[in-house]
Amino acid sequence: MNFSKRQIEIILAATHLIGEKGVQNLTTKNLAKEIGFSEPALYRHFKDKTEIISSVLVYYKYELQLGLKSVISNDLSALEKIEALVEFQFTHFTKYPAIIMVIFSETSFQYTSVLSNVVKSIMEEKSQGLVNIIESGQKNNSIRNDISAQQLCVLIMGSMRLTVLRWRLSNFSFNLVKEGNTLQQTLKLLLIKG
Amino acid sequence: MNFSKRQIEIILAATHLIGEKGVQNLTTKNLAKEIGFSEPALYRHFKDKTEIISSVLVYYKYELQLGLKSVISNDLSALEKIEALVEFQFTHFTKYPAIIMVIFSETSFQYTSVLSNVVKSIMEEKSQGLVNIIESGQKNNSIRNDISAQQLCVLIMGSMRLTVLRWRLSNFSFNLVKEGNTLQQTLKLLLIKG
DNA sequence: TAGTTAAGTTAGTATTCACTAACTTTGCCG
DNA sequence: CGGCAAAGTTAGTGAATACTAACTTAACTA
Repeated sequence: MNFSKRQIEIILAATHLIGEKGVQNLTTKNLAKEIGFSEPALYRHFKDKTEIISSVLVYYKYELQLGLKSVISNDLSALEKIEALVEFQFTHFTKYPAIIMVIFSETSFQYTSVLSNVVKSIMEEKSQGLVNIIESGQKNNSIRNDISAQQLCVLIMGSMRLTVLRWRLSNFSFNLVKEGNTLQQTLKLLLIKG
Repeated sequence: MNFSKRQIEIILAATHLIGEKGVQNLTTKNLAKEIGFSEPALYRHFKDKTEIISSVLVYYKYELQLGLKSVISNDLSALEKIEALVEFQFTHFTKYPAIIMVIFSETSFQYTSVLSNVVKSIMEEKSQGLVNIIESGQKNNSIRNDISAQQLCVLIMGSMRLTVLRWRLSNFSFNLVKEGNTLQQTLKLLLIKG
């Protein structure tokens, strides 16, 4: 939550390493080299490696929260909010591709409970926010009512995630923002009341 | 492709280990213990660990291919095929939950190119098959034409993946097949020509 | 100025990892 | 029966990993 300057430096370096070659690239040795000081110095700022990884997750949880809050202003309609949300995420990932590996590492943390709980809470918070937006759109009849907000949320988040994953696996070979715009058009057609 | 009896034993044991605690749980030590013989014996059947993992991937690639082929018979309509596909996947995962971690480990293999290529080809083949089904449905006007087959494919696969992931992260706490049926209803509503 | 503390250093440790060398057992085939 | 190859064993290796002990340095404060 309240990270020191040095802690944030370490978090950013860790993100960079994970983004480069996945979680298994985040070793204390690599991390120390990346920052430019010795391994033991890391332990002056974090208890252990698990605390480092969970800090990375928490850091981006708040980053994304802040970003989304500022993008989704209250004078927007539900559909516009969803549009803004998709747009923000995709430009954000394009700007900081290293974050993607952090976001997609949930399965890697499956059984170190401290970390998997952080991951779970990130996903839950995000989808709850989206569900709220959808529901408000359904109430004022701008979004279709024949499908539950929960299910529409699965469609939106699922297609976003898959698009980002494909971008990753293709080695960033296509324009994510452009692909995001196409997805936005698709989602709009799906969501509007026929 | 053509695995010996022992190789398949090893593949199944590896799957179990990955399913239990993720890819990082697949160590030669654990694998040997799981099968019941010594570590060096593994190397009588596989060149190295990478070959073991890639064999696991290839094995399930063909398993899924066979399963899907038998499920999607040719006298079905496009919508029925998609229905059968969703149904098959979700019951299959419920029966063999260990496979999920294998399927979701794509980011872990990102930078060991041999493995990431296998993963990529699995994803590509799958989505190409789905796109073909959708396109045939669009041709005979049973599936909406205002959204491209590619995009519809992203929606279907994305929402399926996300549903499975949530099931995983929730520690299998809900009924995946039931959730799959709900998703099927949703997809049907989305796909049919309004 | 003396004392304290935060933040860095070097050197090293125990553990785990994938993998190998060298030997033994087992089953088949002429 | 003899030979041989496939498939197992024990024992061990070097490399990497997360982390620690013990010491130094720099900055702040009483």
